[in-house]
Amino acid sequence: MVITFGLAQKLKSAGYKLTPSRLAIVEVLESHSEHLCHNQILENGQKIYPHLSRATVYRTMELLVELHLMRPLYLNDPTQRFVSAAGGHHHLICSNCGATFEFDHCTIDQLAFDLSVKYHFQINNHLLEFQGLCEACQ
Amino acid sequence: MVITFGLAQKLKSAGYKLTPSRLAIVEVLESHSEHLCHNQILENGQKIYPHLSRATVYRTMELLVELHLMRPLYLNDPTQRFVSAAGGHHHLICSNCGATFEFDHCTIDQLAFDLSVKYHFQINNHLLEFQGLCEACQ
DNA sequence: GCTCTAAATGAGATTATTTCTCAATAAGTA
DNA sequence: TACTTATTGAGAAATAATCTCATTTAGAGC
Repeated sequence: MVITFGLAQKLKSAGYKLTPSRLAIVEVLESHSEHLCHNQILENGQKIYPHLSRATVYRTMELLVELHLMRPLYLNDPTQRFVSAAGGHHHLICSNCGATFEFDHCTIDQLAFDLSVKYHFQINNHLLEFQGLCEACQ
Repeated sequence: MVITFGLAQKLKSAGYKLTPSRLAIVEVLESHSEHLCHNQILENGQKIYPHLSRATVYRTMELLVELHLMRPLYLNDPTQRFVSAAGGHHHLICSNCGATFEFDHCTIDQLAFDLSVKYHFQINNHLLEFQGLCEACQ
């Protein structure tokens, strides 16, 4: 049910305590494939651990971003959302209805390599978003 | 000096009035290649038109996004920024210092085409961000 | 150029979001 | 089990975003 990608272990091995708040947040992140915003993380986290506070959600997300475990992201509204920082992210975003599709086929590894050489930049992950119109909105 | 990409004309032909506020905002957007946030647009816009108000900046940016002339974007902090929606955007973002580099070499047109066929999605533009470490931070 | 009208504006109020503070709590170590 | 220090919750404070409404003005028509 929960597709863990090991955030808890990574927090722990980075020297952070595994508190109920953090475990609740991590469980929410790992059990939702959508791109969650702070509010959604708080609301879902409180289902697991009712005492969870907003401040802790902000603090924990800040921590996870700092550790490069999650990354912030905009979709079609001005709300900050989060996705796993592991691997690349690939979205098709409809400019009209805001629908977001993910695709896994991604062939930019060669480009990544070329850029890393050209700019002496160590590339760890990427975000590729195509914007346009989905079938329904065309 | 000003590399116009014709925002004013596009606003006009979409039926919107060309007010001093809007012209100031558009001039700021067209003369800065960086990714500006609301505050920066306001401050720079007030140098051109001192009466420019914050509300008008928010309203105008919302309008430009709605018309798909600009697009909102996150970089390394929680501030909403804007880039031209025309063409693709390509960034190398350093996870450590937040430095952002742009690159123009972009070879994902074939991928875009494949995806448009596979998902019946009409692709208008794209955003490609690589995250990692810049030379100085490695 | 002048008049008219609806769109647009500015200023500040309101609301929402994010960050901060600090006393209380509890995770993990010994 | 006790201790230490990181972490927390609750609300205050700060910041950001939105809304309201009286006033102004761009642009169309004359």
